[in-house]
Amino acid sequence: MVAGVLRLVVPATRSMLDGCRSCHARSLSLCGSVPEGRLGEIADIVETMRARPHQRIIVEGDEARHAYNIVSGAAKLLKELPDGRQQIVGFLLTGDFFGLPVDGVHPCSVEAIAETRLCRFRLDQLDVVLGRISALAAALRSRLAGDLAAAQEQMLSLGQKSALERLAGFLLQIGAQADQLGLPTDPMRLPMTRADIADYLGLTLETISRSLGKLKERGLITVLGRHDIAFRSVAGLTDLAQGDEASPGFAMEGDQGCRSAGS
Amino acid sequence: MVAGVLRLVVPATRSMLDGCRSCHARSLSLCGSVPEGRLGEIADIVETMRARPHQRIIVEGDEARHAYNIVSGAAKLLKELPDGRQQIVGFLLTGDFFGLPVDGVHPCSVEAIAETRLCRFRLDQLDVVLGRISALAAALRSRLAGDLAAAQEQMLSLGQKSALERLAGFLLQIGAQADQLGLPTDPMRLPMTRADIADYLGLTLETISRSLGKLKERGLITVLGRHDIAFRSVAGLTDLAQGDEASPGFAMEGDQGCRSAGS
DNA sequence: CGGTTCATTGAACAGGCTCAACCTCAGTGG
DNA sequence: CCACTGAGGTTGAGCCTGTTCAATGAACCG
Repeated sequence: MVAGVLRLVVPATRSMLDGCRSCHARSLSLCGSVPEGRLGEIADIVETMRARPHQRIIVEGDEARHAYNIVSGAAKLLKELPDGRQQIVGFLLTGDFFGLPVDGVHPCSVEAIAETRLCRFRLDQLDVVLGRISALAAALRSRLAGDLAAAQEQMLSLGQKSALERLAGFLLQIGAQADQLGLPTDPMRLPMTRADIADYLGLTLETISRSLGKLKERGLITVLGRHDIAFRSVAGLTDLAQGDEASPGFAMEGDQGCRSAGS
Repeated sequence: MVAGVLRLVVPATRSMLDGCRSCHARSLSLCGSVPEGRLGEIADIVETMRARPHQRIIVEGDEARHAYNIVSGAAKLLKELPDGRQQIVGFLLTGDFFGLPVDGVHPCSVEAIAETRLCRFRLDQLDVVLGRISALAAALRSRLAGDLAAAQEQMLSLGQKSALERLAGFLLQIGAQADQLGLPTDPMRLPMTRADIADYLGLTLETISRSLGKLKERGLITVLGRHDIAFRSVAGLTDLAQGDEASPGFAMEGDQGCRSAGS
């Protein structure tokens, strides 16, 4: 389980930066916000690397030397308790940025859940670069604000919602991400296991399994395979996720349940 | 319950900026990180104002025009569900900054819980100022990273910890804040109600009350009054908060709670 | 004081957890 | 081609933590 040393591929090259620039995915990649003529200024603080599934890219509490941007693949952000309980605080996909330190230390661990390519930035010079390229600083700032808002949304789920509500919200969230990344959404793919979903939603994997069954019964989704799910009623899921349980009754025929479009 | 219009006091003045600078409290106030000679550059985007208890300073979903810094008082950050459930995602004290928009909109509401003085920044010019004063941008960045880490820590609590563990962690957190602000910590003051604590920890107020009783029984704290609590064993609380139930002192009794950890 | 808000305590209920058995499927090798 | 294997997933029964509902008590403010 302890991750080995990360496999470093190459120091910064022009093609690598291009690779980094190309991940415009969710909002925009950080490198993507650097003005054309100034890519040179960040070249010397960037490198690319790879991580295999289950490999730890960051260990909570370690002194922070790099921040990262995911070029392709997927990873999970997590925090652990000494007795083994763990909370996944976020899933990271193509284009996502992570690794900013707090008091010089990484506040949570990051573990790859698939073969992953990354772009990493030396932190000792990041502030200098950000001071020079204010567009990059602004992009990073708006990402941090977005991540914070996502974390707050997740707190609402964890603190107030039922298992079914949390799962419905989670599926919609994954669907929206897939959409933004241009991945298939008709049958969409969940790259993580039931246990990962459970650790993200603060539930057990048994509850995830049972809840997926309930969503299926209600006609809101179709479970195609372990990692493939299709939406049957996005409106129904949305209502459920927001607690508008109103009249979800397993949709008696005429009843469409989801009248109120919500807040 | 619906908040009235906020009472605006004065446009930016030199003394007000000084007031703002003086809140070095938690880490440092944002204005405090502006170099001496450049305060003038931010004067025209700053104003001070006040809010009364229960007054909404920000309503979730509203178009964002200002960000804020608390000069004195206290407020809560919260998110609501259409059926009335609410999650408090943070408490804001002297020196805290909030109100950065996500997609031009405020991602959560903010409500004063005491008489509060604020310093507010016009967002339409904030990016420009931040681009010019990189020290200010860096200070803001490190705050956002800190807030994000705090949110992740809270997710760990909400998703994995028991009521007692959450409450122990909460009390330590409040104690640490009081310490940083130079407020009394021997008997420390909780500015919020039981219901607020409950909404923050994802529990009910009855559970808070019962759990405080249990902490008292275990000899970890003393409850002096509604809003005043004294620590009797910080180490014991820390262990409890981290799930190191190990040697909680006497414990034995009927308490075996949840030994088995592993998922 | 009396009224209102906040807090404590009790009893019954329930959602999700625990423990355990069983199923499914992909990969492997005979 | 099929049996074996092991990780991941589903299903069931009983239990426990925290909720709900309700009554009582304590504090604050006119």
